[in-house]
Formats: sequence, structure tokens, C-alpha cells
Amino acid sequence: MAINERRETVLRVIIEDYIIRAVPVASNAIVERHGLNVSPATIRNDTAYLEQEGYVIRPHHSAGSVPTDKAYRYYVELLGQDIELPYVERYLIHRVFQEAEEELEQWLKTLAAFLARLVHNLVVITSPKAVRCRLKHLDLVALQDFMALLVVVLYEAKVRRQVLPLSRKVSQDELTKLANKLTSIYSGMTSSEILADKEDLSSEERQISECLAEVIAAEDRLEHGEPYVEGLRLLLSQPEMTNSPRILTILEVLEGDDWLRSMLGQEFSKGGVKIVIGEENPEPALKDLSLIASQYGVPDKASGIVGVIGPKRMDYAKAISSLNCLTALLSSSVAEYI
Amino acid sequence: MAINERRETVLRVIIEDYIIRAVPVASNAIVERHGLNVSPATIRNDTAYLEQEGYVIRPHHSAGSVPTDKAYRYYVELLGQDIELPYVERYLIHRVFQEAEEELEQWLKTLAAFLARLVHNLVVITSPKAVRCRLKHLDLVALQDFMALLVVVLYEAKVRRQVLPLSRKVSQDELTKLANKLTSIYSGMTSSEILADKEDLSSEERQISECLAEVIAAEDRLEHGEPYVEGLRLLLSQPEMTNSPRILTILEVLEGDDWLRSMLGQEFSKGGVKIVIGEENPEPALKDLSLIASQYGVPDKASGIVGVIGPKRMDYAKAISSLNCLTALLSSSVAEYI
DNA sequence: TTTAGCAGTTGAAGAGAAAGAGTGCTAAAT
DNA sequence: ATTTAGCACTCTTTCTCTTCAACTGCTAAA
Repeated sequence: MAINERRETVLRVIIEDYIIRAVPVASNAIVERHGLNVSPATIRNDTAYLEQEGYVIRPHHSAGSVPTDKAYRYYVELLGQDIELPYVERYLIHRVFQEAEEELEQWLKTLAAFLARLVHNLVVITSPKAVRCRLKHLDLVALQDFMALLVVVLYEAKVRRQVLPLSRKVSQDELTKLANKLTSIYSGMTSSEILADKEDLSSEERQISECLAEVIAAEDRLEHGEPYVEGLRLLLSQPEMTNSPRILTILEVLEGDDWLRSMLGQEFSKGGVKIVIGEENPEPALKDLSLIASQYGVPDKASGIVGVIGPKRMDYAKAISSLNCLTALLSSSVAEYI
Repeated sequence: MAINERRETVLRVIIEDYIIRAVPVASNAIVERHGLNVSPATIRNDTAYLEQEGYVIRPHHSAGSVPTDKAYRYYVELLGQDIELPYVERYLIHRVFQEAEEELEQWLKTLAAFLARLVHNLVVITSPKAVRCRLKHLDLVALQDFMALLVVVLYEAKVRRQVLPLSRKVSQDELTKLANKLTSIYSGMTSSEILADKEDLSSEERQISECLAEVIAAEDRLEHGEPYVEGLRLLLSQPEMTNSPRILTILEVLEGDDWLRSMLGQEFSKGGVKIVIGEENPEPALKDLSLIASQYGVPDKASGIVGVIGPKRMDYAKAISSLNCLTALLSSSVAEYI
């Protein structure tokens, strides 16, 4: 009783059948739907073996086989990273990609929504985030007598605002001059460079530059850019989600702020996609979902993440290959803008 | 057989009881829970009348009363607009409001999430949108030889980006000078003012200023600011949502782009809240939900919207008064920044 | 106009019974 | 040693039937 070629085939057939139908796979069906030249009884012997080895379980004693996490893990390792995405899908992704909208946010949202429809699951894309942000430009806007708004424009046209308390009444004219001066000194610098270069500044300018550096440093500290989540309805329309209190706990997690961090906390294998299956998931509420995520961008410069979240029973081949296709495009786009 | 005081009381009691318990209200319960000095049989006569007049229906022949849309409409008219929010809630809203985060987006998100928890339903807040946007500042960033990025900073620190094709190769230095010149000319202007004032410009500058005006005009054309939606889990955890295919169609609408427009398309009664109940809703998928929305800001200058979406059986008094409280705060905040 | 009393309705919950799907096991065949 | 046919067994699903409890509607009296 050992693993052999037919048993591997049987396992693969069970997984792929279950991915499509979401129903336990019977020995009969395995034979019928995949011209294996053996009888159902033989298949039953094989599935008994697979069950013993922990690759499948039965919902109850006389039911068909359902793949376990171990089976899915086996399956994705078997698939590998280099899956060819069918031409039609590839073409569509390219098309949507090229129809760049003027706004980055809108564009990422559109991409996420499109990918979600393609893989029929939830998709999250984070905006590209530079490892070390650099100042492009700063503005100071008078709010009240002792209060100004510091507008910080970073490279990649990211903008941050910060309310700034002043020790005296400063006119808008004066503020504009201040802003111009500081912009010309600090443009192109990172937060630590700004902190280092403070000679020849009045105490007031010094105070603003410290605030400025802190805004940029805060940006640096973020682990990822703004996440765009699309396709919740697609995830929730999956058969395993229909009637269950689970969807509420899932929503609860997804509406929170730190699920992304906890999911993506671990490093990415360079270039490849990261796959988290069921119980491997650190977040308890998501323990019967799978996550496939991929990093795009330029390593050590600027990068973002594209991820697909769906039931464990998801079309891994399609998700992986779509992700590969999209991240390649996004990476080249980021490379251009750096 | 006509409406009289007790019957109005009975109707109010039915509505308020149903809002709390989400279960058909029996004649017994009406008497017991609200010391009416009559017998259940009398109440039954009254509910029979209310049913005839279309204020309540019965899910089946021997069940208690459930309020109709007409009843809710009657109820909110009765409530009026000036409901006092209990001190605790008012205090909490003020507190969250004062804890301003540095980023407008983050702050609105926090406010929406807080309000959602308070009214236990879905909340949407749109960012304030100026009727006529004014340029604060513009930047030009070299991308490639014949391509620049136009960064437009509007008042209220809104930022828009637009890729700009150039007819020749322009250095970053030259672009910066161009941007400074155009900023000094156009700062504080609206899109039509920019279009009007184009004398003394080279054809290149003219081209940029047209692009600039178009970006601002596009912003003007938007009907509302960016919407922040929070509390989906709260809406979906309402008893009427638990097991139903409805939640999928609702999600479908909510994930789309134009439900807000269709819901808020009609004008706001000045100052007051707008209430849409059940069938009054233009969007079919939302026909058994209610929307309560309120506009904040400075009329004809800049404004946004705060809305609560929940089952028809929602706590209208609490929602209306919370909304009033929050919009007052938001309005004064917008007035300050204008 | 209100009330007590009671018959009548309806849905919800539970208990069988029957049907269907699919396996496990055994003994024979290859 | 593997494979297969055959059959008993298990478990879920679905239906029907019954019972129960929750209410109302109606009637006749207060």
C-alpha cells in the first residue's frame, strides 16, 4: 500500500472535481468523468488510502471524498508557479490594464474589481508604497491665527496633510514664502535626510521641518499602501458561504484594519506568489479560506500587493496565473514611474 | 370606526415594539408592556382597524401585527426633525469628532465607523465637495521625454493627478519653472476663470492650462465626494438579513458605483434629514431597507452627505438625532475651512 | 364600546418512514 | 498481488403526519 501514479491521479481528479462542483466526489464520478480504466471499487481502495494519509476526508461515513488542506497544499506545489493563463484572460487583463484612468486610486479599484470578477472571489490590491519616501513639495495653508495646515506632496504624487500649531500669528504670504524655502531645501530628501540637514534655519523653520520629517517617517513606517478591496459579493456567493454565521465573522475581520498585516506579515518568496491555505491562516476567522498573494513593484524601492481571497476550494491555477500576469504588468508600470 | 387617540397610541406602540424585537407584535404584548387600561380584545379591534387602513399587516392569519411602510412614514412624520439625542451619545460623538486624525480620509472613515456602531447599521459619509473647486497649487513632474504628470492641488488639500502628453522633450527644471508660473497666475481660480484668463501664454502653457481647467471641471462635475462606507457587518447581522439571498443582491448594489447617486438623486429639504422608507426607494434591491440621509456643509459652497442605511425596522429616532448631531459638527468644521 | 370566552388558523418543531447516494467488505477473478 | 462484482450497511435528505403553542376573530354579554 503505497502512493503510486494512479493514486496521484485520483487525488488530482478529486481536487479538481471538488473545485468545480463543491460537492463530495464519489468513486463512481471519478471513473465516469475521467476515463480511468478501472472500476469504482478500485478507486474506493485508493481513496481509502488517501483518507488514511490525510489527503481526503469524508463528511460522513457513506459520503464521497473531500480534499483536506494537505491535499490543496500538495496540489499547489504540483501546479508550481508557472501556469499559463489562457489567451483570452491574458488579453482581457492587458486591456483593462491599458485603460488607465487618470486617478491611481480609481485605476487600482477598477483593476481589483476586474480581477475579482475573473477569479470570482475577493481581491485586494494595495497601492504601491515606497520603502523610503521622498519629499516632492510642501505647502502651508493658514487655517486660524495659530494654526496652519502642512500639505506634504511625496513622490508618486502621494499627499499627506498635517495640522501644525504655530507659536505666533503668521500671514498666508509669509507661510507661502516659508513653504517655498523649505521645498527648495528639502525637495527630494527622505525623512532622515531632512532631520540631518537643519543648519541655517530659524527655530520656527526647524519646527516645521521636524513635523515634515515626522509625516514622512510615519509614511515610511506603514507596512503597505492603501488597500482596495473588491468582490465581496463574489466571495459571499460561493456555496460554502451561503448559510452560515461564518460570513459575519469574516466580514468583521475584513472591516477591521489589521487583517492585511496579519495575513501578509510573513515575507514573500522573491518573485513568486505566496499561498496560505485554510489552517495555515493566522487569523482564526479566515481558517477555511485561502489566500493567494503576490508582490509587485521594484524590490527595495517601491512595492504593493495583489491578493485573492476565496474558499479553500478555489481555482488555484487560474488565481495564480492571473496574479502572475497582473503583477508583471504592475511591476513594469511601477518601474517606469520610479 | 375612525382613528382616535388610543389607536394612534396602539400604532406607535406596535412600531416601537417591532423596532426593538423584530417580531410580530401580539395584542397581549401591547397591553402588558405599555400599561394601557384596556383588554387585549379591545386592542384586537384597534389593530383590525389599523390593518384595514394599511398601517399594519399580518404575516399570516393568526399572527401579530407588523408595521407597513405607511406606518413607518406616519411614525417619522410624528417624530419630526428635532429629536433630542441622549447626553451620553452626544458626548461620545463630540469626543470622536474632536479626536481629529491628521488625514481627512482616515477621519471620515473613523467617524463613519463610529456612527455605524452607534446606530447599529451601515453608514456612508461622503467627503465634502466644493461646488466650484479652486486651484491651490500645481506641480509638473517629468515622467518620460514626452510625458509629464500634472499634479493639481485644490483647496481643502484635495489632489488630482493627470498624465500630460508634451509636444517636445522638457527637462524637470523647465517643468518646475512652468509650474511655478502657472501656479502664480491661476492660484485661487475656478476652472472657468482659468479658461478665461489665457492671454500672454505660450501655446505650450496654454495647453497645460486647458488640461488643468479640465481636471478642475471634472471635479466640479462630480455629484458628491468620495464615499466612505462602514458597518456592513452591522447591517448584515440584523435579524431580517440573516438567511436570505437578499443580502447578495444588496451587496451587489452596494459594491456598484451608482447606488449613492440613485438614492440621493433628489434634493435635500434644506437643513433637514431626508428619509426614504422601503418601497419609496428607487433601487429595487434596497426596497426593504430604509435610508436616512443628511447634508452637511455650507450651502452653495461645499457640502457632503451622511447617511444611515438599515432595515425599515430601524431606530429612526436615534438615527435622525445622531445624524443631526454629527452634521451640525461637520458643518461647522467645513465652515471653518472655507 | 368594551370584554370574556372560545373556536379556528397557522407556523414551528419533532418523529417516523422512505428514498437515494455511496461506501466498506468479502469473496471471486485476473 | 490487484482488481472487481455484489451486497449489506450507513448516513443524509425529503416527506408526511402529528403535536404544540401562539394568536386572532367572532359572538354574546357587560
